[in-house]
Amino acid sequence: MPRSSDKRERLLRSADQLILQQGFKQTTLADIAKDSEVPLGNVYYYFKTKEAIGQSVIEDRLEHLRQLLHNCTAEATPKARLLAFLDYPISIRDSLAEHGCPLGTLAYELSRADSFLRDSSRALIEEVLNWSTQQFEQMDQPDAHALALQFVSQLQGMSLIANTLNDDQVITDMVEQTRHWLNTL
Amino acid sequence: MPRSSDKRERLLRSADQLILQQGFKQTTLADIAKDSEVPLGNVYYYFKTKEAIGQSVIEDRLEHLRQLLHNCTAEATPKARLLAFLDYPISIRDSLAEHGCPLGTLAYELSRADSFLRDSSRALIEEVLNWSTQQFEQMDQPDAHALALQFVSQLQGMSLIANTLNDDQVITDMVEQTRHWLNTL
DNA sequence: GTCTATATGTTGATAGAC
DNA sequence: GTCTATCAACATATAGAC
Repeated sequence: MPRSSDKRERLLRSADQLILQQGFKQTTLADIAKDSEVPLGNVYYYFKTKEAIGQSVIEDRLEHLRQLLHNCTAEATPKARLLAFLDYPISIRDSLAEHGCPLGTLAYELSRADSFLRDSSRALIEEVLNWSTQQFEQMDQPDAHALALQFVSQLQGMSLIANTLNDDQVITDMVEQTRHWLNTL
Repeated sequence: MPRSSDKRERLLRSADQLILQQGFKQTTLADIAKDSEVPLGNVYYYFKTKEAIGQSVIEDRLEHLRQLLHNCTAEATPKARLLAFLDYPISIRDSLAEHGCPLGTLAYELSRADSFLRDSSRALIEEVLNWSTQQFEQMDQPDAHALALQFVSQLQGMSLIANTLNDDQVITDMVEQTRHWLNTL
């Protein structure tokens, strides 16, 4: 009796991890099949194309991001919410230094890809930008959009540099500076 | 009589442009050969491998960067030098929005590549960081390294966001904010 | 639903004539 | 030095038995 197995989820988990480590283009279906212990030919029962896997990975990351932002929104003040968000890069600083930001690496790679994945990955960055803008607006900042741009730029820039230098101290230092910056507003 | 033709330089120029537009992995030797109007098989007379082309492109970008930093260093004060450097992202903001930063895209892509190109591209980011640190030191800033990290993060982050959103206004806005930040130091 | 075998296309790289 | 033809490896995707 055909039942929904866990293979689809295993494939997605492997794909998510491998794409973080190697990038989308560099990650082959054979890599994903091997890591998730699903035969190569069977992958196509769960995903029509490689792009479909990428699409699902992006959707998963978007869902995870929304959950994170939702949790941060539980804080009492908008400033506390932004500060709470900064706990996340600290908690995954090892991964950020080793593989880069799971949003930024995807967005940067796929921004020049000729695929609908470009628009999907763009939504990841927009989600953070929009949420941040809301927080700055609620702080009665006249130029909330510009501040949100600065906030997210700091985070994306530090991830790129930390990854390039393979140094998680960059994360620690930059988050501390961003915290200080927020507290001066 | 065999003379050194301009084919090598044509190849490098095409490679540089295509790698900026598409990334290193995505750019094929056939792409480069076609764009530079050099037959595919002839490419290997000038470059032993594809990696060798990448290496030369990185070296060219490093040389170009050093020249830019050298020009900025002509300014009278360290603050003026940092402000002068900010003129460059403004001058190429269209390209930054369309293709991303020629240093950051390369460093981010190759940081996870299993190749000596990883170290070469890392040097691009280190060059900017070291120069920036020097300027902040000469401004008698106690934590010049942290400020340089913040400075370069802003620039790399804005390029990633501008490219993702395909919006050069991000460059204009963020550079303006960074100028203001420098003037408050 | 599952899996082996394989088709089909692309890419980095080489052989060898000129 | 130059260029055509082609190899060998790899990648996405499909066919078809079970």
